[in-house]
Amino acid sequence: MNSKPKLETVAKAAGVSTATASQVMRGVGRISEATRKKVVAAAKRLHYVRDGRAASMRSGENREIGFVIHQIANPFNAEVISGVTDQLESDGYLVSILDSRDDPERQRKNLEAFIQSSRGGLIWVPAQNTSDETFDLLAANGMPTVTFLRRSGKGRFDHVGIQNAEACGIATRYLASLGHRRIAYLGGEANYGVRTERIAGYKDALKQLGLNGPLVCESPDDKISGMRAMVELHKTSPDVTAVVCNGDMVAIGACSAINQMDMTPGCEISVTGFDDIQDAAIASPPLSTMAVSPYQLGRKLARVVLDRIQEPQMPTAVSLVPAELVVRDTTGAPQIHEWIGDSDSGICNI
Amino acid sequence: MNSKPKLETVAKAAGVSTATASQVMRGVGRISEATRKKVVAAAKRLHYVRDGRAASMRSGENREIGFVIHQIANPFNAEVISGVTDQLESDGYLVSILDSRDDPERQRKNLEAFIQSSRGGLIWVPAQNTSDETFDLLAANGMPTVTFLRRSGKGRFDHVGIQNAEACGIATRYLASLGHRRIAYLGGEANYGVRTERIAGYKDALKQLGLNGPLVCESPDDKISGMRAMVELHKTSPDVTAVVCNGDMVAIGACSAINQMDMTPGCEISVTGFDDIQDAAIASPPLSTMAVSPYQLGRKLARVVLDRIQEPQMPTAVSLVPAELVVRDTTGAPQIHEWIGDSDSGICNI
DNA sequence: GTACTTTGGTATATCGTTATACCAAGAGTC
DNA sequence: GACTCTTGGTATAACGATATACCAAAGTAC
Repeated sequence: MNSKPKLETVAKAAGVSTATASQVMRGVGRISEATRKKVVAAAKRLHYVRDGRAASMRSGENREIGFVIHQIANPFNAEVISGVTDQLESDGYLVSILDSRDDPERQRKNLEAFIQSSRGGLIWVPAQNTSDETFDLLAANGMPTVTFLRRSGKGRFDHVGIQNAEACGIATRYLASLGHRRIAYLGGEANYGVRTERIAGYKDALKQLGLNGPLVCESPDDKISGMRAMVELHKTSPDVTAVVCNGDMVAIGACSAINQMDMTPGCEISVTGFDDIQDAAIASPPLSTMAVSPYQLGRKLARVVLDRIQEPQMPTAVSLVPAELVVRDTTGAPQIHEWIGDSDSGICNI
Repeated sequence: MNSKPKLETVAKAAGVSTATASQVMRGVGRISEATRKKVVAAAKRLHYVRDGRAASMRSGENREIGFVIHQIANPFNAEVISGVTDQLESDGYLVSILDSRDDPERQRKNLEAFIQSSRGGLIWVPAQNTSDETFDLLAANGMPTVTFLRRSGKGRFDHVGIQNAEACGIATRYLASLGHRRIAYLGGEANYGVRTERIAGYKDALKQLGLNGPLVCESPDDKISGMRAMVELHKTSPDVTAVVCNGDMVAIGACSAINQMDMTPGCEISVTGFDDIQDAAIASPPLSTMAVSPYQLGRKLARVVLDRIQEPQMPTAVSLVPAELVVRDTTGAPQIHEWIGDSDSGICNI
């Protein structure tokens, strides 16, 4: 009653051989309608589910794809997961997720688990400070792998990512075009690959525009940290009128801080985010941000990993998708204090 | 170079039999230090990872636990996952997650996948409208299962949940004690088990208190829907001065709506949430809510599933953890319009 | 009637581990 | 010297499904 029924059980119940039962379950081979029905009925009655371990070991096929992500509790990532899942499900695959929490040690165990179970393929956001050895591990075990967001692994794997530098260049130039002259970069922690790329775009834009040297503040990518960092930034550099943020969460936090300091985002200080998570549009005020469609990104990821599974020998490819500026209410021309007279009035001049 | 090395490869490289290599890898049996080192070195050199499918098929052990959840992109659930993961990792297990998105069809595939791979155990938030047959499937395959949040399955499985009715009773009585006489329930969709329990607690409290009959509004459990629902509620029932919400997201949405209608949560209208997600404390104003510790809930879940794995024959158990009232700024005595004179002033009388 | 094809099905080796049983050689005991 | 014990290791049969090869019976061609 509570030990897994096996194919043999089903076959016996239906009065056929395991070979026949197997063929019926897989819908292959030449089987008469009569026996087919007998087997199907027996299987249903016994709640038979085939042992995928044995099946995949023998057939060499595994339709479960692994996704190792650095933070599952992140609306952007959640959307990506949705996209991946939808696309892969429509191709008959399944996506199981492990959360490395950006810890190389835990990540290592996660990846080993996927190798152990011989997952059909792997989508992976490498944790910060992932060792070369970890990449070697995947390569040596021939795992069809796509890295996501963070590029690494010496080109041995396919990669899907975002045009980070370009996007932050766009944001910076847009703020400058509104008249801002002192633009800071806020959020992210040192040595994070993605952030490094974004900051590079920001710096390049500043240089191109001939604006004052870069001003970069670190901060974990969450709301509370964003608030703290914004307060600190305003205290130490009150001349900053625009802030390019590393992510929407930080940006929303920064906006809260601006509100709490009795100013209005988009007036005294302009803020841009990155990602365009759902909360961005309904934040108060709604956040101007660099939008990437995480759902579409997810579908793209799925297609790349499927291609890799089907053609293991293809040369690896990198695709970087662009981000698009979405202007909402947190960006505007800088408020000229001298003209208004009362910088504490909270009145907006746009 | 890219086909998985197997135990045989390692054994040959080390000049021993597969049996010996296996014993070394598992750290069992009597092996001389010299051979042990040879084998370990060979394994490392070849990046050997054992095939868990074969191993678990033979040994009957699987240290990967499955978690089927109804919504992965939910801060509360994410915290639960953290708790589960931490606890299980410390016991040498791993948690892989599938997101059913509350779709019985997808859920069915998810569960079958876990049965197929013979996961060591299963934590499961049953989707709405899960068929009996799905429960039968798990039972028939002898999967060590713990249901979470939503109770079902005719007592065949262990269960961990929340004292929903009690919690909403507490919230309702608290609001009444502040002087509120017209208290509504907001959020959740019809036929959701959890919501039904919560509403029962709310209704019982109203009856006990002799207050006006229940007023219940449906709404999906997200911020935007919460905003809409609150606006609607205020339009149709302007006498409502307090709202017990089905979840924090809805509550935060409701507070936004109250703000937008030029009122202040905790003054004209009081609001309580449910869950105490991270955003609750930093919302503006900070949300009064019924707090459960999702992280602790996760650890509890993990312990229950471990116990079930170790003692498959134990009678099943149900544990319901209490929720605790956390008073922040969205609850207060009802504003008496007549006394203040100007109900549009936005001035709070507490 | 012989040769060939089609139909419907079965026997069995195999996937990569691990559990069990077994064994050879040296060490200790009396 | 005959005996047990210990040490360090190996051979081999499982685990449950599937791919391959094979086969008997019936049909079909000429």
